[in-house]
Amino acid sequence: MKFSVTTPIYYINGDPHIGHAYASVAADIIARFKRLDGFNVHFCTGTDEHGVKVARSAEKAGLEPQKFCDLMSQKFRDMSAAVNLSYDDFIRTTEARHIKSAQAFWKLLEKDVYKSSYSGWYSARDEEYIAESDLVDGKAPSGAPVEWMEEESYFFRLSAYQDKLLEYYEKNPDFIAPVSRRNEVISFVKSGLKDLSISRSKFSWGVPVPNADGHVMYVWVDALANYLTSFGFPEKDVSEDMANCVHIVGKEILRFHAVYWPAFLMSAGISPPKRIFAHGWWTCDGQKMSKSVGNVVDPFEIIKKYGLDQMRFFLFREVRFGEDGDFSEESLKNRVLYDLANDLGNLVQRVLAFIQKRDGNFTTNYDFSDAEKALFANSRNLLNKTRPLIDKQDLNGVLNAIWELISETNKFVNDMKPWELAKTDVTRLNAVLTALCESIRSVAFGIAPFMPDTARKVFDFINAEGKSFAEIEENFADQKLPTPTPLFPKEKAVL
RNA sequence: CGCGGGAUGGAGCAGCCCGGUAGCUCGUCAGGCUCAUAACCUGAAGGUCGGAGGUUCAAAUCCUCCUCCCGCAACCA
Repeated sequence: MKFSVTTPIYYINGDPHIGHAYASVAADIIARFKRLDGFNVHFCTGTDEHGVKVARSAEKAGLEPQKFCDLMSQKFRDMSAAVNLSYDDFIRTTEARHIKSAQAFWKLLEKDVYKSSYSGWYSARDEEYIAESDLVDGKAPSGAPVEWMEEESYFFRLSAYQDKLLEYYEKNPDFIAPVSRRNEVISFVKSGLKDLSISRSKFSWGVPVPNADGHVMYVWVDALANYLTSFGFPEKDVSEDMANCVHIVGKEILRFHAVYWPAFLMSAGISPPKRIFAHGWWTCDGQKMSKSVGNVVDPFEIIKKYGLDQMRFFLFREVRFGEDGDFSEESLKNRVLYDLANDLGNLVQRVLAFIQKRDGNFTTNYDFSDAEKALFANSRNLLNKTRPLIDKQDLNGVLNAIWELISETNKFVNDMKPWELAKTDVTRLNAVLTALCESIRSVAFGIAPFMPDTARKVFDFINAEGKSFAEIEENFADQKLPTPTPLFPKEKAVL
């Protein structure tokens, strides 16, 4: 079964921050889960490199645009590596394969494209049009003067897709998530769609419009087409890939993905994506992240200070995916200390160190009493609970389900008192330890998409492959287990 | 009258659609256990569910009005 997931392609106007890492890790978690679940996964990410803002930034930096892009794109590639993304493709919109793809895509839209002129209030200093509603005392928000300008432009007949889009949303209630965002989009489309200007002639840093000298594509036509490029368009028929594709996007770019994109695709005769999920934003210590305030969270620093898996975990444990959240080192520390070190780390340690202390030989006994049966059933059932949650992108819900099992397992240890059974009833003890290892294995598979490195350690502790969810159905064999070491040593966690 | 979401113990949230002992995580306090990373388990304190009115035997939950907060309101990559 095919499945694909995408991050947005990041606009390289600034350095990567925690918001980029967030979207990337979300997509990575979903990709890893699906791979473990036996799907043939395509996971792509990349950078968006055209547009006047990039051209201007390059100029400011005193670099040729392409040189500037190479430099900035590399930073995002570095971030992808730093957060351990298992991407299959990293796409840059300045690559030849993409320019070819974007131009081929443009040609498929041509029946809905016409030439006209675009007019509006233009701020020469900002080099951009300012919407009437954004004018402040007749000036741009930056304070720059504006003048009424008119330029020749190609338009996409978006207005013709209003009803088709509404009908599509209606027939595919899961197309846009979360529901509150879906309602916003529907409300927006219902308010009426105007045709969209999709070419620019005031600057040249973009994909040239085929057969139209002096015009480059509006960056969103160019940027959205990246998904097609990654699937091998135009050489390959990409409809099946698109139909099984989930786009993870930030709420600020939802409209482009939920309105323009499906309209373009309908026009081009390509299937719209399976789903578009809009994630929320992080504030920092209750404040909006901004360069001027100086509270932009740098993922590289967080990883260095607290660890990669710790950060990946925190982002999805702390807040329900889709809502806004607040990032603070305080809450990160608490999550690492309580959820990871105390609950998860200590559980693994107390069970496996116990086995180790008794010579390390793990003798299974699947002849369970009711207590072990209950834990065993819940362990093997974890995947059945998390699978539908992943398909809803409820990553926080997945972690909640895993931590319910961890909590139940810790309680089970307290109740069964294996240290007493060791003296009184070794047969029973083996059944208890077998149930415990079953639970630990399920937990390891549960956290694997979120914390791949940590999961690997746990798999090694219990001699598990950890390659496929199918392994969960196999009974353990009697074996010698290696010596475990604490997963999240406290000295590190507390700092 | 532009559309929509929210206001629940110290903090962050669930419950509201389909009215009937207000639940979860963290924090606080007390107890248990000793396998484990001073970890784990149990219990308690703490809320008249933004305000006012209404419907009802009964409202956090339904209706009306008010106050406050937050999204969206198109070319923003």
